Amino acid sequence: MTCIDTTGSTPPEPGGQAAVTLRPDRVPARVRSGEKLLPEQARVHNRELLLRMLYREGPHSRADLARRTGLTRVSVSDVVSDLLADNLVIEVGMRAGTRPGKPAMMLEFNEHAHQTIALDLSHSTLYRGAVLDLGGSVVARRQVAIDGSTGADALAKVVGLVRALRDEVTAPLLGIGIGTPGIVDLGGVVLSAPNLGWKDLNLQSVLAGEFACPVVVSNDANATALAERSYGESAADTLLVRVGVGVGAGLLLGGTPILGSRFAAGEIGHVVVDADSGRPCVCGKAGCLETWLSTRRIQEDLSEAHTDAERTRVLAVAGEALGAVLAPIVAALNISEIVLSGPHRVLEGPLAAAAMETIRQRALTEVHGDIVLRLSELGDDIVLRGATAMVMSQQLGIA
Amino acid sequence: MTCIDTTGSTPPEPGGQAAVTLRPDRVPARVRSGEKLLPEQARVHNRELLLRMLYREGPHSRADLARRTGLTRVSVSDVVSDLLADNLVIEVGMRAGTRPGKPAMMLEFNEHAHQTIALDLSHSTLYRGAVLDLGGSVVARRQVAIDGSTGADALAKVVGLVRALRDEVTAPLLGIGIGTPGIVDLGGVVLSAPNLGWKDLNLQSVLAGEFACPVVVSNDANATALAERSYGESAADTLLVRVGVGVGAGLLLGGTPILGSRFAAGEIGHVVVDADSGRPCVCGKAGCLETWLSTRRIQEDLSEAHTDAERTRVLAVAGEALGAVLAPIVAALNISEIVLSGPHRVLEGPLAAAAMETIRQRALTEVHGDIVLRLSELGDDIVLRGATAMVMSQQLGIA
DNA sequence: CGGAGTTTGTTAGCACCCTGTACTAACCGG
DNA sequence: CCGGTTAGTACAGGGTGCTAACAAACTCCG
Repeated sequence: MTCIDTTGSTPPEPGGQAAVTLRPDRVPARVRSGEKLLPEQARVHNRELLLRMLYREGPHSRADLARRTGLTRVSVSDVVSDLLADNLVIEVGMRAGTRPGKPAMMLEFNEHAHQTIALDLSHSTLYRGAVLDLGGSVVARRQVAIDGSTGADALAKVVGLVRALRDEVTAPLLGIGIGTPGIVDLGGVVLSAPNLGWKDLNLQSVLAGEFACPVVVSNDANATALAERSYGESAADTLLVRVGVGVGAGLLLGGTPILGSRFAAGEIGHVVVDADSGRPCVCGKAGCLETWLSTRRIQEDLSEAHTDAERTRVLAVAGEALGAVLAPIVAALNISEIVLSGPHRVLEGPLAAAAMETIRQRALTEVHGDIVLRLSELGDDIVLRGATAMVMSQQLGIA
Repeated sequence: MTCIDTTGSTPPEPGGQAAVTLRPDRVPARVRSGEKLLPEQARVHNRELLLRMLYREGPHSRADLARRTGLTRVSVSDVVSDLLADNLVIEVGMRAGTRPGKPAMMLEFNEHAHQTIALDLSHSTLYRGAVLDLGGSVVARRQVAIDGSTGADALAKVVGLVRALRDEVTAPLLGIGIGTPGIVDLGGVVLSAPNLGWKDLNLQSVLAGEFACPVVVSNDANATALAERSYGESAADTLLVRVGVGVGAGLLLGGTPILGSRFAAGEIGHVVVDADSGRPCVCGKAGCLETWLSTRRIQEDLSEAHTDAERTRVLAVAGEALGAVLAPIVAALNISEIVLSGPHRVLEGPLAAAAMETIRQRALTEVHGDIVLRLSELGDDIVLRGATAMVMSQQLGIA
């Protein structure tokens, strides 16, 4: 296996079954305010612009790309020749149909030429992992039972899972992406993940050292939001709410994940909905959102309900709690789309309806425009696909 | 008077008392995702980077700038010579103190060489305007009574106010900035401003046509947030709440204003705090935040209170309402700083304390870190200074 | 007092990137 | 077969920042 590093910092190791490497003189940085910008980075930007266009909008010819971007055909040809050399793009034959002029050679994003290793650490009983191609299709799966392990044991299982997946990789590896519960900073340090028993663990550094690959670590809700954006139908301004062991949100504004000043953005599980509700929370407060909306509490509440009407009421109350927390957020950010991710059987129907209705009653005015609240359609692999999108975003500037 | 346009689109008119113009071959665009990036724009980026450093952090030598930015001294010298030619930067003598080596020539952002015209349309009885230099100091003031005018009349008064201020300009004019209540899109179109009787009014275009100057229009709360960032002590992630006729918020994430999918971000005045409170709102709902927190309602409530304890209670209840709305927002965005802008006598003390305490109880967890809630110290000119900051941000890439 | 060391800022030459112009290639239609 | 059209490719040129080298001006120390 050969690790691909577009940053040029990690020389690829020889001996893999797929020895193609990206050109090593790649500049890593996205354009960041507060840093100098060299013409060199303009090249990277334009390269990513073309690649993104091909990835998002399907095949284009060089001339199409030139027209869409405003770059000249000369420049586009030059950049495309790089992309072809890196095998990120392939020529897929002449444009169909008949027109005057020389027929155009169509270019397509090459989903299959590179792969990622993706991990989902957000489940309560097992760590899931997979090898995916750049189209988000799963090539191979592995998983490992958690069995109550935490801290160093949990880390060892994660490393083992990656090691097992590495043997399944059949194309140049673009990188390793991990979606984990907890607070993760920009450098891939897990500042706090109680479930896993991690605190200030530099997961990025550990795995990058172990596997000599680009590694991207992010919160599972943020990964999920990115997956919805890349593989779902999400708008650029989207709030994704993930219901599982706890409740977390991933926020995309203008297509960019919002992390917050202490990387704790989206941690809405312990926002108090009703302090007088008499619903104690593990955090010590009472009436937190999670006391209505974690899957465990919902199951408990449902098991105590005996009629359909009671069960519907349980779900509606949970939806109202969610809506009460989301309403101010939706108004403040003028969000246009909310996506719920979690067990469909619980979320769909009364819960989603009550949440939407509560938001409508408490937040919406004509100036905010319409809002869509829907359930994610991406299924169980959503975090894995989000982790792939994270790697693609960092390494290729797309997704 | 000569209008300065760094975009090069508006040729400066001759005959003013200050004929200095910026070089006309300036490229306007900030680096935008989705658009091509030319080396030319890299130059603009680096130019803005240096200017921002001088503006924000005071005098530096060319060598200082080179060290801080990572650019070479050669490149810095080249860019600085442009800035000197544009009179945006001045040499202010050798560095004080004695060190080995050739003494450094210190460079300073030239606050006085350009001016802006700023308007504040957020008051209920008059439109305020001023000429400010780039340091945010007021050079001249004008104001005009609204006298119930709306729609075209209001627009005529605004135009007249700018015209009067134009005669007070004593340095090259960088642009016109306007902070207005209502919903304003990125192109300076006032989509909706009920107080002013405006709907889909392209204020930017009207004024740009009338005065042949760069014009920037924004919501008053956003302008206020930008003023706090530029002239106050705000962190990069700040939520500013403006209490006046209504309640609005301006949100800065990473120093960038957040506008929302329909440009209605920050419109939190009509978020329902308690639908069962029996406090009807002009919007038709009941229990909106504004029913506790607009200055008029607070004054009414205070006038009905007869003891100090009752008055304190009125303010505390208003603060609790604000805290209840802000808590989910603070948690979701992991905001580190909240600034209140409005009448100090009302906001300080019990109201601010109750708001902070409510946020603490309802939202804060250890992962969110500390939060600061404070009152703005910028006084009545805050919107005017924010409008100046808007112009500087658009024209010079700073603030 | 003078030379070594240090820091600043500039000049000269070079590599990179995009552009404009001009060219070839390949198709359509009459 | 020839004009018109579109796609893609050379080639020179201007803008940008870099490296290397240098001049200027200061401190320190023998």
